[in-house]
Formats: sequence, structure tokens, C-alpha cells
Amino acid sequence: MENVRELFQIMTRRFGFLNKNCCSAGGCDISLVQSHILYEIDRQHQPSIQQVAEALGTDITTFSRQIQSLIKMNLVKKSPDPNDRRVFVLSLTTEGKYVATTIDQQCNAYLAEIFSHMNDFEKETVIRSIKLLNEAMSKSSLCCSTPIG
Amino acid sequence: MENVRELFQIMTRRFGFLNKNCCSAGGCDISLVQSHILYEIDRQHQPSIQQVAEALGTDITTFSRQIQSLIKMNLVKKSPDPNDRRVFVLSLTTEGKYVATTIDQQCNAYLAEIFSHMNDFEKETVIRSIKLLNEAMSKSSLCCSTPIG
DNA sequence: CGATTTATTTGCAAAATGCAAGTATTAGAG
DNA sequence: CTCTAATACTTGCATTTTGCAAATAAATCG
Repeated sequence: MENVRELFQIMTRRFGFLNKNCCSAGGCDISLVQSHILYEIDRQHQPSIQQVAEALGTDITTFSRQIQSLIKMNLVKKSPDPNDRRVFVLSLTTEGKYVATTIDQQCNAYLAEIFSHMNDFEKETVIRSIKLLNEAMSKSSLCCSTPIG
Repeated sequence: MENVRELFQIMTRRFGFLNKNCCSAGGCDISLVQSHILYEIDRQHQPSIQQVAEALGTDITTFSRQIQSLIKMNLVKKSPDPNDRRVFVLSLTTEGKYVATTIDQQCNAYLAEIFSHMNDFEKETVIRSIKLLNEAMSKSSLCCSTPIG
């Protein structure tokens, strides 16, 4: 039996490089961490600071400062939650949305290039496999959620 | 057509959490970055500092210092290359090998737990898919290798 | 031999990290 | 309703990580 971790390790490392290669949009260079934050704010519906920090597994105090940077860069907006005045709700500015969308398109273009080395059947199999994997990982919350420490 | 990047993003994030949850072995806590370094030194045959840094996409000067830390922790050994005295060759100490092996087993145990939510056919399909993906990614060196900047 | 390239290290300054402690607000017990 | 505990977020440090520029040392090439 082959080493399964090896396969995952190499794949995720490569996808990490892909992500890192997609960290600019129209003259705006951002860090990989910032790219992940924009992605997650875009994905969720008006998430709180806490929610995004937890989704990304980042310490809340570090995350608070990262949001401050992104606000200063005019990519993210922070609005008070009318239902709970302790909470701030995050959203992308027009510019932030543009950056996130451009990065997303670039990533998808790279992925399309990767899949161009497969036939349609292989491509569909791979995509279905990743969905299966995501479902299985969400079932074993034990290991694939944010670390305790 | 679904968003392929989304699938990858979530999967790699979760595998990142899995990795982060496997960063200790017998009372020895290490960082995620250090775990990746031990993994890569173990994987390659007597790699040079340069080779590991490039494989991981880390700046060489940062990497040099990370190796210094690991040597201080007695996990890594640095030996001069007899063929080229500019080069230092890296290997794991007995303790480093133990830590790397323990982490590897822990990761594989978590992965086995994930796969336990699938039947054998699905599992084989997923593993074959990841192999396909790795092959395709290595063909499109354009996007999945270490960033230029 | 002398100039250039390559492998690695150090100086420094900036950025990221995380714990402890603080503020502000809400929820819950009595 | 009031007082306490919990929650969401921010700030003060101090440590760690990062990466560019420059230094060192050794190999290569003309």
C-alpha cells in the first residue's frame, strides 16, 4: 500500500504554489494569507470577524489586525451588526471584490490548464473524488478542523 | 459548471488543519513549517539546503535560519558535501527521524479515518485521482511550482 | 590566474504571531 | 431588575518569522 499522505502532501503543496502565484490583481499585490481572507469573506454571507478567523484557523487577535490592514488597503469593509453590537460584519469593497474575483479567475484558469492534461472522463472522476473527499473530511471533524492549540 | 477552485481550496485547507494537528511526537512540539521541513528532508536523499528550500518554496535565507533552529533542537544534521565544499547536506538525526515517522503515522491514521467514511471503490478512485492530479500538475510546471517573487 | 556563478550565512528592518489584559455588549442567574 | 459570567473584539507587548541586501566561501569558466 502506497503512502497516502505523500500524495496529499505533494498535491496540497503544489496547490499552495498555484495560490501563491495568483496573489495579484491589477497592480494590487497581496499576501497569501490576505488572499485566503478575501476568499473566505467572499464565500460567506456577511460573516463576523470571529467566523472568518475560525474558518481559517487563525488566532483572533492576529486576525483582527489582518482585517485592519485590509481595511486600510480599502479591500474590506467592517460594519456593526445591528442585532448584536459586539459583532462586526465583514464584506468586500468594490475594489476587494474585484481583487477576489480576479484571483479566483486566475486560479480557475490555472486549474483548467492542469485539467487540460486529462481527458474528460479523468477530469470528471477527479472532481467527483475531491467532492467525496470533502464530504468525508467534514464527517471526520476530529482531524480536519482548526487545531485546538 | 461548479467552481473547481472552491473544491480545492476547502480540501487543502482541511488537509492543512490535519497537518497542523499532527505537529507533535513524544512531547516534542514543532511548528507546521518545521514539520514540512522534516518531511522533505526525510523524503529526499541527502538533500542540500538549497534543494529543500526550493522544494518548499521558502526563501533561502529564511530557510537557513529554520535549519539552524532544527539543528539546535537536535532534529536535523548538517554535513559538508565532500564533492562540493560550498554545499551542506541535510539529514535527520535519530530523534528527528523518530519525530518525522511519528508525524507521518499520525497523518496516515487521520487519513485512514477519513477514508473509513467511503467504500473501497470510492477510496481507490480518490487515491487514483490524486495521483492523476499530481501527474497533471507536474506537467503544468507553469503554475504549480515555487513562485518567482 | 581573474572574473563570474553558486551555496550558504548574517545584518537589519518589517511583518506576523499569540498571550495577557482591556473595553464593550449581551445573556443568564437569582 | 441587577449582578455576574460569557462573548466579540481590540490593544500592549514580546517573540518569531520573513526577506532583501550584502558578506563569505568555494567552484567554474575563460
